[in-house]
Amino acid sequence: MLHEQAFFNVLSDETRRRLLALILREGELCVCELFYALEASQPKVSRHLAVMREAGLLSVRREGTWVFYRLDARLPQWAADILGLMAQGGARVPLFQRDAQRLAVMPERPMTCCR
Amino acid sequence: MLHEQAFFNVLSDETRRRLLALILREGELCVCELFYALEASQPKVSRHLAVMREAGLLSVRREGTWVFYRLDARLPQWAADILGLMAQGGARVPLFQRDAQRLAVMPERPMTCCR
DNA sequence: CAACTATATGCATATCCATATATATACCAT
DNA sequence: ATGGTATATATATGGATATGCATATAGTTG
Repeated sequence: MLHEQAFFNVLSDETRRRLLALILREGELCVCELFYALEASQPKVSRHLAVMREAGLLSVRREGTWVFYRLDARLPQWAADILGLMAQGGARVPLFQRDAQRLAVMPERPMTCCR
Repeated sequence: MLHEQAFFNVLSDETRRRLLALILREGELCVCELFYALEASQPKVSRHLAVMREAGLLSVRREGTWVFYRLDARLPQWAADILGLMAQGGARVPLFQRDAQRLAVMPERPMTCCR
């Protein structure tokens, strides 16, 4: 379940906003794709994902050694709407696009054949 | 002008969300009304208002000794939309209503005659 | 000028939080 | 079992920030 204080805490960090924007755009991504796209360290990304999972924003699916994150389907409408506005509005869109572009050129992405 | 990092920083604090919800509801409020409604100290509220003013969310109008705060008219649409969703969605609405109720019973509010 | 009110700010402190590094866990293959 | 890959976590640390208390500023009135 979503905790409102935790929800807005999540949005206050730029790394988490970048991760959310990517996941929103792609639907589902694994940790390796996320920290590759952001050019960040694996522990850093993993920790931020844990924060968002515990806050109720993300849900997890394990497939072999890979762990895939997506938006939690139980997210209230108002929260999902805020995430959409966050990802599409304002001056930070270029940064998000840069992340998406880097993800697009990532070699050996998992599951790319089946999606 | 609005700084995006500062914008989401603003939303991560519950006191600031309460202040924003009240201002959104009433249009314009002075500092004394705000810290009365929230039952918070005057320096605390003044500090938070300064943060929001410097972030580009609020604009200020002075009238005698009173200082009135309102939403900055230059706020981008996506930011205003997020504020609206924040103020109306979810489990924190009762808290906001409590603040509004307390404001409604405040004695000797400034300018109540002309609004 | 002085006194009063409303608001802002300086300072000290405590707490939270993001990050780096290192290490642990989980899963798969051989 | 061993080795390899993907992910999570433990610990330490520096930095940001919310808050209380005291004080300063700005405006009004006498």
